[in-house]
Amino acid sequence: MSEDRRLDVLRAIVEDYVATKEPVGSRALVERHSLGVSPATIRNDMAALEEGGYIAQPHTSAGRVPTDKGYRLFVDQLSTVKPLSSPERRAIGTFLENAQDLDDVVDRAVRLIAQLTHQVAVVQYPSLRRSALRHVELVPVGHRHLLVVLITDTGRVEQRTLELGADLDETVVARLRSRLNVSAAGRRLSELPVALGELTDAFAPADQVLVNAVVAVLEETLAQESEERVVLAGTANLARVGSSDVRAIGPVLEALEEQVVLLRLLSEMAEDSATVAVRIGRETQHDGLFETSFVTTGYGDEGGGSVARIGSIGPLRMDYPGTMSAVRAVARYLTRILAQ
Amino acid sequence: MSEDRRLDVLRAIVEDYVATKEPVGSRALVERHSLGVSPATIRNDMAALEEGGYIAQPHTSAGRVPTDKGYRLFVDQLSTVKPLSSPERRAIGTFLENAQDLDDVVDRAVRLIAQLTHQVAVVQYPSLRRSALRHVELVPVGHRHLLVVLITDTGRVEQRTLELGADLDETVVARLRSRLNVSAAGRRLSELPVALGELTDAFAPADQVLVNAVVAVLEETLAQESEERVVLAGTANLARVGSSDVRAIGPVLEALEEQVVLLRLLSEMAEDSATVAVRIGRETQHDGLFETSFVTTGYGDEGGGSVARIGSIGPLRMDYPGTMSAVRAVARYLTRILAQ
DNA sequence: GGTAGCACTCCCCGCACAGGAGTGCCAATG
DNA sequence: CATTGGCACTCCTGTGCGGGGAGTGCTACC
Repeated sequence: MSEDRRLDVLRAIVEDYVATKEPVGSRALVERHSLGVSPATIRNDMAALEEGGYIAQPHTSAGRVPTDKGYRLFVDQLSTVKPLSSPERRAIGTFLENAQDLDDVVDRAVRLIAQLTHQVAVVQYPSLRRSALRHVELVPVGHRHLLVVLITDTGRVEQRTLELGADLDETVVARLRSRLNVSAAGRRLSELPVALGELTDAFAPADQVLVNAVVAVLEETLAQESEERVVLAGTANLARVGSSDVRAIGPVLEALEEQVVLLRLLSEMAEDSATVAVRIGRETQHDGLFETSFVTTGYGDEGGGSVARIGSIGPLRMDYPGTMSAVRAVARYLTRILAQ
Repeated sequence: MSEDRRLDVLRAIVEDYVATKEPVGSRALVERHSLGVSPATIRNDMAALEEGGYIAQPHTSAGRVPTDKGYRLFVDQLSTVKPLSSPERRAIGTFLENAQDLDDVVDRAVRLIAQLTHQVAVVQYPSLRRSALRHVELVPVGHRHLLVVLITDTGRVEQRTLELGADLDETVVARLRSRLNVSAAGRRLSELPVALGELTDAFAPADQVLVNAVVAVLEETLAQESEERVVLAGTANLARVGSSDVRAIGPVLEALEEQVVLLRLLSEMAEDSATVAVRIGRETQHDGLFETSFVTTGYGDEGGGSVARIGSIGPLRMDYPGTMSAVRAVARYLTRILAQ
């Protein structure tokens, strides 16, 4: 019993099952693939694969279906890259290039992935901590409130309102603003704390309350990993005809609305060594997503780690090669666009 | 045959159907409501109501179900306001008051509505055109790009990148910034064009290109009705067990992702005279939403029209009184919060 | 106008049954 | 020893049938 053929059989099962959405039997397999052996032989291989936990049967007299473990093996070793068609590549390029600002880029990217993969798309906004600061603006609001606006080199704009114990002094605010911009502009947000620490001394003791408050808000904003934002599109694809269990989409929608869940997954997947990371079924470690796979990759790498991630979420029974190459392609264009 | 009782019967049918999700028959009706007459009498009334198009039977020997027209009559004349429980009121207040900035307020509001109504919630960001300008900021980006940031009194921050034909002159930018803020601050965005028109003359002809470009961007941003943003929450509620047709949620999700559809509906409903506007089934004029009703109301009225709208989308067979009062309650708190 | 009675319609549910797909096992084969 | 054909077996799926029940419309009556 050749080991190679067994893997061929697994690959064939995954491909057929993804294509037909039906458990695949030994006869159908030899008909659709030129394996050069008889159904009986395939059955022996299947028994071995089932023994190994790579496939399973929904019920006794049914065909086989890949398990999480089977998909995992397929993704890691058996799938071949599926390049996008050249019209697709062109579409990605032109669609993204016409974007106006960061919001627009993100919006277009997420729609693009949803359309390419026919699944739910996720795009994470560029991380604050890994961006460089371009400008800080302080806007007085009434007498005792200050609006702090920060703008990053990825074009992200973040705002916070600050409530003060005392009335605002316009000239102090102006001085603080200019000093902030001198010492902060161009720095990575992670390096900021050092630069800001020295700032306080330059002000009169009476004004240090204000300065410290502003600095605190800045640092707090940048530290907040939870402040990461994700955008979704294509949730309607969950309800497409042919989805395994239409009833099962409720928990999935719930999980997707819980941004916490997505952010955890995204950050976990950032640790993966592979450029395109995949979480299959229960690997997501979330009850609502146990029949779901998640394909993500980073974008915006400027010689080092990436700035954030994009991805696509679909049924266990998804077109992994296609999804992976679509996600990777969009990430590449995105990286290029953000570098301007 | 009393006309009054016929309306009582319709009300009873709507209430029972909403509660049980099953077609309601004449016997069940007299048992659950003290109508003081026999089932046979009710049957006559039902025949009349069916004749009038207010109710229908799914099939010959089934109970009756309200039609769009029936729900409409119920909403307009038969429903009685259902006040929220006082714990609910308190929850709304405390939940909204703890919000940080505008994004946070909107996010909390939309989650709140989703939770109160167990349906899909929609919150529209404060309209740019109906807000007042608080501050304009110009941030040079590289040599030939200018980032224009505007901040409204509702706390909304909007940004645009401007590409210039010539290199930037810092001093001109600074002058333009201060003049813009002098002439623009505190004005309604709709009044701006006048104020901005005079601005150009104050600059040297060589600089007017820049000035005009910035003014153009501002006006364009404010004019763009399409720039309205809406936020959703609770889409998972669409898939709750008990939804009439789980298959029908696909089209609904599609419609919700098409922000255009939502924005059209919201702006149409802003014309309604009633404080809480309702669109029932086909009244939405959208194929995906024909089994869906939409309840909205404005918020942020500062002596005049409202700044934007919030609402809840659910099945035809929804608890209209409950939804209407929940939406209205959140709108009131929202208005109060925004007024700070 | 309201009511009781009654025949009628049609859905829904459980059940049995046939058809079919797929398997596992075994004995035979190169 | 891997491979193969044959065969009995399992179990899902679709279908037809019949009974029970809910609800209606109609008619005669108060």
